[in-house]
Amino acid sequence: MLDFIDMAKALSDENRVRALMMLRSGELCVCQLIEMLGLAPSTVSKHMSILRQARLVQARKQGKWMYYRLADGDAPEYVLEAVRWAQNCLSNDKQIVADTRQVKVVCNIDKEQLCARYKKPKLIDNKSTAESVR
Amino acid sequence: MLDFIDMAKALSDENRVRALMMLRSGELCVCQLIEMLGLAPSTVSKHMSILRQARLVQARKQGKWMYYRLADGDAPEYVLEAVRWAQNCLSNDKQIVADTRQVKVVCNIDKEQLCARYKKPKLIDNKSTAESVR
DNA sequence: AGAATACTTCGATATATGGCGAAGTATAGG
DNA sequence: CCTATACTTCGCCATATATCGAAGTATTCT
Repeated sequence: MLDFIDMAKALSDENRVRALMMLRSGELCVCQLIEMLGLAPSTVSKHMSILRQARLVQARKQGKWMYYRLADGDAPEYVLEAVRWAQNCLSNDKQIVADTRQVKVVCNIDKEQLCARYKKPKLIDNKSTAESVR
Repeated sequence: MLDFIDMAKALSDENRVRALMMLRSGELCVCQLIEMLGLAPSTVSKHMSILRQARLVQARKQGKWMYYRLADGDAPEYVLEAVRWAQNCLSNDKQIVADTRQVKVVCNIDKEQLCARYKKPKLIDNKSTAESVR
């Protein structure tokens, strides 16, 4: 019962559902999800840990980067059924369709650059900002 | 998207899930759900309205009684898929199995008597109430 | 080793949700 | 009609959740 409730809770937040559906295109690292969702890193991290706890996604750490992907074959059947349900339900959703397009764009941006976006005020390069602070 | 979120939220509370699964046996009126869940009438009513809003259940009023039943054929496919997911996931759950047994007992109790249980302090020992039930 | 990077965890806060009892609504029966 | 009944809606409270920024952790780079 708790497993089921955890899955349902994980699926009852729009940002988590968006993240889950983005992973249909393949695995994404946190900085890419941050860019897509426009949320704080800590918030995205929390969302992903909730999806992971519910077993809807799996994670893999490679160097500095943490990659998340959809639950695959070795996940319990009811987990896969949940993912299919979400997918059937949402594949034509306006937001999800837009995200699916945008995620391709984001995947073509260098990850270092993506990460830089949320480190400094917003965009972009250069040292002068960092020095003027101190 | 909102439809999906509403369904997922509706499914993310244990008492609502129990109510939903109880309806597999057939339609139930609110007083029967109150008896089964052990919650206040207003709480049960709220839960059922949330399930109804999510289209997971349908309602029918007959005289004083309000009957709830599972969404059936004329419901959207994704609603039916949600119900099937819950069912597949939970049909062997301890609580759900126990509820399924108990709901048969409660269905054999006269509805007027059931309603009387939550009107008066708790139960006035009327002979045929449910000495065997609990 | 030390600094930078890419997250994650912690702490705080605002909003949402589940619960109850009281008051409101609709229907049946006298 | 008037009362009793079977809910439902409202108002309140306690807890849970989404969010952020700050602090912590693990890994790479110099």
